[in-house]
Amino acid sequence: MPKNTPTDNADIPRKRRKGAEERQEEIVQVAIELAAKSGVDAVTTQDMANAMGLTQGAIFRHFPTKDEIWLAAIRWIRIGLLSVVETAAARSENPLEALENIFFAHLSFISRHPGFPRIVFSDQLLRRDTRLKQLIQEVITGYEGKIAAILTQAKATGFARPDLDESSAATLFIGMIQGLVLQWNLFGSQRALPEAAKKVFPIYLDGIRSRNNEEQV
Amino acid sequence: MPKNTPTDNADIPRKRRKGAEERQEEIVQVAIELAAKSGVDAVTTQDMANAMGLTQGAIFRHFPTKDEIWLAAIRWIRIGLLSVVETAAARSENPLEALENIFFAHLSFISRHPGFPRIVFSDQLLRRDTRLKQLIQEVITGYEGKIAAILTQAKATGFARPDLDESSAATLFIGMIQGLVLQWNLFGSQRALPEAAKKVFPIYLDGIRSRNNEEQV
DNA sequence: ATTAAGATAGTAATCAGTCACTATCCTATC
DNA sequence: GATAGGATAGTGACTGATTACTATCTTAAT
Repeated sequence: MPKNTPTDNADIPRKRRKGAEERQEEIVQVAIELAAKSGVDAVTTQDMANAMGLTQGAIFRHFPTKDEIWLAAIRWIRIGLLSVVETAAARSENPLEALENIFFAHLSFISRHPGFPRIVFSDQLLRRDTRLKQLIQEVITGYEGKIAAILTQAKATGFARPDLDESSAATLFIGMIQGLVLQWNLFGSQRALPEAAKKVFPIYLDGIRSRNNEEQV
Repeated sequence: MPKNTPTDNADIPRKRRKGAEERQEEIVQVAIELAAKSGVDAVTTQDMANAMGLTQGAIFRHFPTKDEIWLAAIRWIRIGLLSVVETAAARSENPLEALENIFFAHLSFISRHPGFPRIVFSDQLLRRDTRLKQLIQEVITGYEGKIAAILTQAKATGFARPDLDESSAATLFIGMIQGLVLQWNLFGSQRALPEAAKKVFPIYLDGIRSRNNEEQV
């Protein structure tokens, strides 16, 4: 591999200086992108610098620590995920439709940002900094709580089985996403994520749906 | 931290030498144990040596490469997993009961060897050596195939819905396990793995079960 | 006495983080 | 409007720690 100079990446303007805020945002984006390829721990600050035509030392003008970059990345992901979930829930007419919309919106978000599951579901970050672990816990429990709340609503309106354990059903919901992402990682992009998702979701739906009103979507 | 000498671990006999085969087995076991704590990449050969009262260099008398240790670990896990699945399937009277027995046997296997999901579901190993990726693919596709086969059987005998997509249902089955393991990792051991599993499985079961014979277990 | 397991002491590579300095941008002053 | 000068993004060379892996010597076990 040739030595990486700032001019290697033609798409990056030759020597444009950027404001601190803009650069921080850019570093976080690049970190998430790179994490998609080979996992969190494989991304070095040198990799990030190369990807944006900077020297490695410059990274540390914007972040005191590499872990701080991951913290910012998770915060960025959380905001994006929350917004995706909210808009998907908003355009739904009943709780089950909300679940379905959230599910596919979430997977679409993942396929646009493949680094997301690598970072949030990463074992590595969970064991490192306490703040990292705490933030990841927050993101997942928040998401799970949202799903569980919708399930409670579904129970109350008779769409879901009355004896359903919402928390367990939310765990299965997240597991369904993890399972699909695993398949996706294993077999490359040959199996499209949304295609596989379309066939898995009905099974989940039959697991939580009430048996009285089958004719409902 | 004091310098680690072979005599640090009191439970290890002071200077007993072991045969090569016995040591290889021990290294693999120690590697799996350590991977449970902090993920695959966090385990160094020095860690392994410390855990068994050896010097780091001694590891490389038994394995030419660290990746070779992970290969051996995955092979060991595969054998254990296959045996667990086989015996669980054997003592079952119908396909759905087989799925249930496999599910709980698998989770019990995981709680006995917490390193298993960390290694097999690890993103990191998937991107490293081609042989590692290939072996992991083999393990997962083999497992998924086994589940799918049982589901086909369940369809044929009328236990499962006739329109069920076995491959997708198998993906959801694996996802269910991943979801439970994630919860387990997030909240430590406060949430017992089997307890949570008992509440999630019925939901999955209702997703695949045929609606005609509800009275069947 | 032979042999193989282990000890000791390395090597080269890689990593996050530091630091003195430079290039570029912004703006107050003329 | 031109420009001097302060502020700061970025450079390049560095450090110390850690890593997988190796060469050579020691010693336990048969």
